[in-house]
Amino acid sequence: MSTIDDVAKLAGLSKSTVSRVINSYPHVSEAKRQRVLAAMQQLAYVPNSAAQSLRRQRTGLIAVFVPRLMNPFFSQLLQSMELAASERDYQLIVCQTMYSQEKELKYAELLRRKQVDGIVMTSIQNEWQAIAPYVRYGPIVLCNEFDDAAEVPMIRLNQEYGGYIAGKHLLAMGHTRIACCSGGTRSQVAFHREQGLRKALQEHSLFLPDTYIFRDAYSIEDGIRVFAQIKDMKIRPTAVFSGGDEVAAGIIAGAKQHGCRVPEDLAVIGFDDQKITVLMEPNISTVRQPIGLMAQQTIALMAEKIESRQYTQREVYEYPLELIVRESTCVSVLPTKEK
Amino acid sequence: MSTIDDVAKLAGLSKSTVSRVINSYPHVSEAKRQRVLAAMQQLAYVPNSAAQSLRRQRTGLIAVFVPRLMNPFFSQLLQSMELAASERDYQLIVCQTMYSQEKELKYAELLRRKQVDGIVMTSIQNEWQAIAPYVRYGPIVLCNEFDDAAEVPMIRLNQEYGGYIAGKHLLAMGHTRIACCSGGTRSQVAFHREQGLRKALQEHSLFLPDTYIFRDAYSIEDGIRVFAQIKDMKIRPTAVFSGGDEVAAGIIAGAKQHGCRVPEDLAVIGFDDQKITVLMEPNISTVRQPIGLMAQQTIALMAEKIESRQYTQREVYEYPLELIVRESTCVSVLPTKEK
DNA sequence: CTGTTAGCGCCTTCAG
DNA sequence: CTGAAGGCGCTAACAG
Repeated sequence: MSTIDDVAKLAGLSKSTVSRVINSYPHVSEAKRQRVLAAMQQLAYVPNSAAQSLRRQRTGLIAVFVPRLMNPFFSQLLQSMELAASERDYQLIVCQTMYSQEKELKYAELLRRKQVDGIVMTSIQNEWQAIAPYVRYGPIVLCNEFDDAAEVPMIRLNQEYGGYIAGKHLLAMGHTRIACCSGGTRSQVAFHREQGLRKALQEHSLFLPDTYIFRDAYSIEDGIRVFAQIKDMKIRPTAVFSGGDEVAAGIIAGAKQHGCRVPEDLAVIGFDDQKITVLMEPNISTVRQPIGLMAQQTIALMAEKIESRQYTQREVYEYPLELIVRESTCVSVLPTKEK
Repeated sequence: MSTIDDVAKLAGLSKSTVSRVINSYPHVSEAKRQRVLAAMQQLAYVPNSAAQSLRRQRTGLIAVFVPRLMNPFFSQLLQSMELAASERDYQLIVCQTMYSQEKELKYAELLRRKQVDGIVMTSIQNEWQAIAPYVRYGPIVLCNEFDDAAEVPMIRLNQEYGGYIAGKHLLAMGHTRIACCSGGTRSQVAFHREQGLRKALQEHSLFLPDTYIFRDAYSIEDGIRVFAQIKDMKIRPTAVFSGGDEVAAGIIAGAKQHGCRVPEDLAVIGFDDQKITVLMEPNISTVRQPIGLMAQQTIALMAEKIESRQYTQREVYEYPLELIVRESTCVSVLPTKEK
């Protein structure tokens, strides 16, 4: 492995000049620039990145926290972030918290050790109080998940509005017994969606009974489990709002297995507008999130924070949400409702 | 940010002793060890990782090349690798090649710059000849994709066998006109699967006509496109072997849109055993790959190669593949076949 | 425009 | 068992 010294020696110049060429500084005579370039070429030289990191006090790495990649929402988010990061010559380190507080804190150490220049959190497992101390070591940008106590920049969606339009849609379809099913209990995203749904219900003088609330639902399997619970209820809901298309798909799969028709016997609406929504029978109504846009903005914002070194201020950027109506909520004749 | 010097000063000891404590060397008296530990605690000291990397000549980072994350096969592979890496205190850098040769080569530079200790390639875009020069800079381990010219360790599956058992199954169901649909043309994985299918056909004195071969099929949309092409054929195949469940799902979705029944009019078999196989109607028959196992072994192998510094030898590890028969290929009565 | 010098923070011989 | 010293490879003042 050749070093900057080898290049300098071969070119008959000093390290500084070579360094200036590497970093394309202005004041280098064209002749010497060429000599350096030739030497670099000849030695197949590339700067050692650990040395650069140590010297510059920045690594060009960003850690991205996700709960787990198999959730398509997060893999899509990460895919888009990686694309945006790659354009700016940042590399992304994947950190799966697996919904664990310990793992999240362990990964947060990356920032303290200066292994990464910043952290993007797409989900939050700990109380903000536990995360807050890390902001002094570098920028933390929130994307998707958020926290009222967080004094950091965040990119988010109006989840309450999302829950609200989904709820209004179900109500417009004539439903009065609507269930709600969401991810983690600590998640503000889930909480706000639920609030939105409640608000919609309230406008119709309805409410969300505790028995109609299902938590910790993330996957297809969870959806199947949720349906099994619904099935056994004396008074079943006629519609379910689910905080994820996978869960919605699971509910539908469960329903079909038990001869329960969707949407006639049970309407289901998801969230995210994943591919699966149009493959299922019936197609799944959902709320579309601008994932690519959020991801791009997050990386742009992070790059700016890293470069400006100003990042301890709360800034909120919001993007629009869109209701997508498909078959899983649309039936002309609603099932008879016995009280 | 406190440094090792600050700790040494506060503890009234030398940097070397502190360093020995950090790296848990044996010969340090318990008393001094405690003093160092106390000082570290008090200063909330953590070693700077850039400095460690520069000194130790290793970063604890592994780059993982995938084509794109939205393909669930690769996000699942990455999820499992991240879990395995995290156990060993390695971090993973995501590198999406987006099927581009240029991006792949650009990411390969990470190894030359010593930004990562090794590279795991789950897909290969360039000729091996273009990748080979990089092995002198650090270990490259192949996982899933492979190349006959590659003198490196690799974890792979017997893709030919996979194509073979899928083909045999379709033949056993009475099909004689079988189409094949796969990803990239440079992919050995795709090539071997096709060979396996051809071998199965040959055993029945059948063959695979060029018109029944569809390349560059990766996604649901590609599957829909493939069906559109099949639909317009004078002599349609009665079965399709697809090198991915997403593509299979797309074919089925396309078929259903056009009133073509699966499996009666067209049998479809996928590959991977993704979640989607059991959500579709009909359920999709497929070939299951031991993704988690492959991922774990890959990281274990990579860690070993990094630590032993021996990695320029060809080693092949193979894992078993399993046929999963579901509804998309099973019908008692096959459609009448007109010649 | 170019070279000299001094570290970035850590690990690791080498003496003691 | 402990400390001193050198250097990993690079950048950034500071002179000239």
